[in-house]
Amino acid sequence: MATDLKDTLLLPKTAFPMRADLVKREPGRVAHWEKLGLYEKVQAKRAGSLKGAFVLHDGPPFTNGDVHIGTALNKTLKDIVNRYKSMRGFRTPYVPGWDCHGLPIEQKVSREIQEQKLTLTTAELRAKCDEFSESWIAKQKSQFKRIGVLADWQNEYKTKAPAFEADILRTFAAFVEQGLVYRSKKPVYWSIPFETALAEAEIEYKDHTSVAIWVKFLVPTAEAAKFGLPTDKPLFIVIWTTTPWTIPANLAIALHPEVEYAVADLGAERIIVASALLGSVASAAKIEPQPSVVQTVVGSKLEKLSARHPFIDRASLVVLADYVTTDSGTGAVHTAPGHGAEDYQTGLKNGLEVYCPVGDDGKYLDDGRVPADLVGLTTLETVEDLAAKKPSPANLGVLKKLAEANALLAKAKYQHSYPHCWRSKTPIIFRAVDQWFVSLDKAGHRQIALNEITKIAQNQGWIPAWGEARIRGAVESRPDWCISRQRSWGVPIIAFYGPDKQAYLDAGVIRAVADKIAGKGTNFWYDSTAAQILDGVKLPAGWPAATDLTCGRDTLDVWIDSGSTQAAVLKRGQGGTSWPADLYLEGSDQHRGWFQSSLWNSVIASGAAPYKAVLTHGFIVDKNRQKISKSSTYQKPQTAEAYIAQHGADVIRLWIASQDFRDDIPVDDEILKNVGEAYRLFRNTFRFQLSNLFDFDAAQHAVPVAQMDALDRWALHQTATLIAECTKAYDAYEFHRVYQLCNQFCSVTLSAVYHDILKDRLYTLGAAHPLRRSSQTAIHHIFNTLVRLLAPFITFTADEAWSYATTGQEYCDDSIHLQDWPVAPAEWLNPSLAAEFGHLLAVRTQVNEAVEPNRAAGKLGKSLDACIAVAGTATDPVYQTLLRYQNFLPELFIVSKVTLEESAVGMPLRVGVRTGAESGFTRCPRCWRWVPALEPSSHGNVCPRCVAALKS
RNA sequence: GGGCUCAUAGCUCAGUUGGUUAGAGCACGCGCUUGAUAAGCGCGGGGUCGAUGGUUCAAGUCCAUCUGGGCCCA
Repeated sequence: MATDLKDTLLLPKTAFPMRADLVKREPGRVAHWEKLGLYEKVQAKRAGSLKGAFVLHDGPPFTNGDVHIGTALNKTLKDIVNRYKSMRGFRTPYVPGWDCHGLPIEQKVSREIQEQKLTLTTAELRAKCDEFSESWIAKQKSQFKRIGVLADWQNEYKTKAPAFEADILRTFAAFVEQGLVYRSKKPVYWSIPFETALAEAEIEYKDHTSVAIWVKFLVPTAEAAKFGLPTDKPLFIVIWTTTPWTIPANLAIALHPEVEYAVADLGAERIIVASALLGSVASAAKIEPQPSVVQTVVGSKLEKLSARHPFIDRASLVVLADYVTTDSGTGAVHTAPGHGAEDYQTGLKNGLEVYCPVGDDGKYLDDGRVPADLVGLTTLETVEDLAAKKPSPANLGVLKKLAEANALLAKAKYQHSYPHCWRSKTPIIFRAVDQWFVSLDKAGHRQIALNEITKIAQNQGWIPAWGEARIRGAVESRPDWCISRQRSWGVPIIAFYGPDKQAYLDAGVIRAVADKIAGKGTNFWYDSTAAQILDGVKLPAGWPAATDLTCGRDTLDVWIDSGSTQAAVLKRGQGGTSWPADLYLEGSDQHRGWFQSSLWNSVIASGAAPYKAVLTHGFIVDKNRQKISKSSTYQKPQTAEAYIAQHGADVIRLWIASQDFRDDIPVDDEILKNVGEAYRLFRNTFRFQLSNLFDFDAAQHAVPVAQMDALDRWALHQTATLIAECTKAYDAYEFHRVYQLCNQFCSVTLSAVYHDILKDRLYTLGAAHPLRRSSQTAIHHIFNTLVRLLAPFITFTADEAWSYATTGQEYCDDSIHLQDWPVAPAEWLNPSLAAEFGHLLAVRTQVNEAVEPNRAAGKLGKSLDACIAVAGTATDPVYQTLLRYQNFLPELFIVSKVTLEESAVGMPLRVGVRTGAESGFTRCPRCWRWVPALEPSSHGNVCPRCVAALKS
């Protein structure tokens, strides 16, 4: 009998599975979308959009490994934006890119080659790098697709593609044309055995025993007098260094502006060192007793004092620098702008020459300035020297010169960590070599860039707003841009060298060569002679004959590559894009990186910023908000694949959406577990709705809003509000708000209230009962709203649910991602009804609270077993609302009966509970409500309402 | 060391121009249901709003300092 009755109910039915099985099922949908040409379909659908295009320009990931979870985060955010904008009606061309050139790839390939003991030409090495990069492009592409990224993979851009490389060179030509490119020296790490510049990553720090020396620099009497220093005895500033070989390149002595310096008396002479270090200097020089201090002076007072080099006839200028410390040494820092990064900066600031008297082979040059007895001595310490702890010939030579000049106050062995060449294992030297620079101020580009930053800010284009300060700081403080690298895997700088080693650079020539490279690729540069390269190119006046030229071997800084994407992709309208982009979206490290390089390139070449808005996200951290690399608990690989394999792409995407990504983004099992719960909530919500629409055809059964039941109209009002709030949040890129809003909507508005109340109607009324059809209409609308609101996040599940909703099948051609953003008809909004429901739901909470003790006491189980009496005062608006909705209250509270009683003025609303049995009622075996009496039906005795339902 | 930035329940997030006992979802605990069932419902516990000091009749909200994270520099 009971099962028989159950069969008369309209219980939910759907093929949409409760279990997501994302890991297993998602790849099928990726393949389905691919087969469908979903990206192209989406583009075609918006082709003639009145709203126009929304161009999100993709920052290219580096192609040297699996997609990291952080990269997946970035790409997913972009995908969410694109899918949202597309549903809003924008055409959203999305051309993905790959950053291919650069040291990490070259280094990895070089190491492999070295392990295999191969010797390759530059062109061969470059071919291997190309292959390496290409293999990762293929892998990353499938990994991006796996996480649901929809993109124009047919039109992807690669910075290593010949056409792209040609555009990089054309950008470079624009720099040259404007006269911004100049040649100057800059210190680099230098491997003497390989006669090559090294990158930070090619350096290994090892213990090294150096010779530390304390060197006296004479302060001429006239200078002493000028700076108010005592003149009655010879006076010296004492510096300290662990690289004696750099003394011939000394041009300055740096003091800290705020540190106090002492003029100390040694008897026959006086020295100047930081007061705090006088004791340690004296003990190093074995001076006893402690020298007396004649005078003290703060560093800033000695600026521009002109001391003398100990053995070369020239000045060594006192300059000021904040990095000077009194931790060790003398507080007076030997400064050789050609041999140190800080020295170089200080040199630039003070107009010093970037002087480097050391050649490619590590030997002192005969430049007419290096003393004859030092010329030819090498700064190299061979592996054998290192084993014997023997200083380099250059170091020994300098020590001798200093001793002869009586300038060596003291010397000592000094053990410290020192950079070594990873291949030759010998200490590197820091050495200035010729580089190409771009002047950022010569033609006022810095000011233009800053103005563009301001303009973007005025349009609220920096998101979050503090991005403006970051990029402004980077642009303001950026020195002239050093664009040359002594590398192989990059775009060659199209410069030629004459027999006299003079460099020749010309915009027209670069463009002509770029045209050739567009067809032949940059290996052309490495495979050919200058004469071949310049064949047919008209050389500018004053150039030597092509046959007398050789090709430069420097490559362009990879930031020129990436900064050129806006020109190579957007300016060319690749894949339907356009310049400037509506949005750049990258991690906040790119304010100084890609956002800046793109801005400079674009400002120099086109006079304006390449983007209208720049959105940034933070970095992934662990549960303790520490960067993951620091985390000891996270040893598992941080690849997107690993995460997807465990949770599925939709859960990972939902996690990304759930986080306020402007800040750091924590990830750990608990967080993902929570997101998994939310995912299930969304999925079950879809499933409940779908399953209760099994016999509903909107075209046939939909009820006009005006005729809908109050509860359903309330639900539509809530839905309209949800649309408005979610849309606002999406527009502000605050996806986590959408997540929270939808989460609460599903769990509270729907699950705990609306859906729970609806079950009785949907299951027990006749199929075509107006109330049931009213509710189904609402559910239909709500589903269609919710599935769209969530489609950008859980792309797979939304498409799946949509497919079941529209076709009853797992897959369909008219994907959710081809649908429009939901718009709530004006009639959905019903604030007065919402206010009334505010009252009703507050009482509902009170009812629940009152029912609970009865449940605990075992008097009843489900709320339907209860009959409720509510007592309120006639003047109470809440009570008045109850009166208006009296007939609806049992349904709303999910109880069997509600009686209203008027109580005395001033009394709070009270709720009384009795069980159905206590009320003398009988339980209907079909709908489980307690009613005064049952009536006979085809299926035995049931309540009158069920009798009617069974007849229908 | 410098620039920018973040800090509210176990987790993810709300908290309008400073104004009643700081909210939500999840998680947790205790029940109910078995007609969304590897589901659903109800009730409940839980926060000195990073710390300290200040402004104010009133501070999570304003100011200062500090602590601890993050990104970028040095």
